[in-house]
Amino acid sequence: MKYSKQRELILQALKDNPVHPTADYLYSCLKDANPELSLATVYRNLNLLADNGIINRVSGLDGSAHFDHNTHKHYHFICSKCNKVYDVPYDIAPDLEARTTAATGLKTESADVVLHGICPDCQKLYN
Amino acid sequence: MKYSKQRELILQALKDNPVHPTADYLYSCLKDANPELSLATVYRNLNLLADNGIINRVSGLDGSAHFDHNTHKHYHFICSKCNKVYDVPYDIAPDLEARTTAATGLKTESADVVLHGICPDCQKLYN
DNA sequence: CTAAAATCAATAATGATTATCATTATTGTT
DNA sequence: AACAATAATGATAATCATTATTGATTTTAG
Repeated sequence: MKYSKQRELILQALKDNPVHPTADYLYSCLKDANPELSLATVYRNLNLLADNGIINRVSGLDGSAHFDHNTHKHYHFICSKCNKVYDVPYDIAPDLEARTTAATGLKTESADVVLHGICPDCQKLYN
Repeated sequence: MKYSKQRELILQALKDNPVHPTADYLYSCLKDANPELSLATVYRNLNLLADNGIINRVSGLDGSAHFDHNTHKHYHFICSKCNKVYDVPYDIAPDLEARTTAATGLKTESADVVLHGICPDCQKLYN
């Protein structure tokens, strides 16, 4: 993996961004200040970084893939109104892999948990 | 919701099918015996049945929506090799909604859990 | 039986993502 | 510093799952 300033830019933007952005959203944030950047490059680099374990790809939320610079084990909450993503600590449901294997015999390697609801910001708006 | 023989057919096929099929897979199973059936009809009816709570739409597995005639609370395991889906009992991680709210304050309405691994059939094949 | 409403099949359109391709940038080496 | 080898880029076309549209047909209420 060679250096590229685009990759540097994308990684930094992800680290500065707490909302678990999609490729498209990240592109829309960056393109004004970086008109030479292309959407394909954003997709390419997010996938490359995720494949190398430097960031986390979070699928199964809402049809689009989201990206997360937090590579520790944790779960996600997505707001059904605004689609913002929040982190949820691992210990609300620890050891799901082992528990699944114990209950079903299915050899389990990883577990994704997605909680759905309405975030505090949207609660206020829709009152 | 009026009666239609296509809907009857699709619902019955889903009940007979333990693998949590996608719309596309269900269509490929039915089209030979029912050449008049169209893929759009399968999509339309699966969504309609799911919206009315008669069946369950399972998203977040692998990019395609899967459908499940089991409407009880439970979780899913998907095989990373063959993409077959298995049911996992609810009690491996009960009360995730309440636990999330307790841990984070996020008002949570539903919880999806997806386990990943290799199913027994594929374990045999890849030994 | 007739008309309004729901349904249908076929196909065009959409949205997210990936592949292609000619060009450019990075790297380790003469 | 020039040199190939390779990886990365921008622009755009292609793909895949799904949804919308359209005009014809079927079902049910009156």
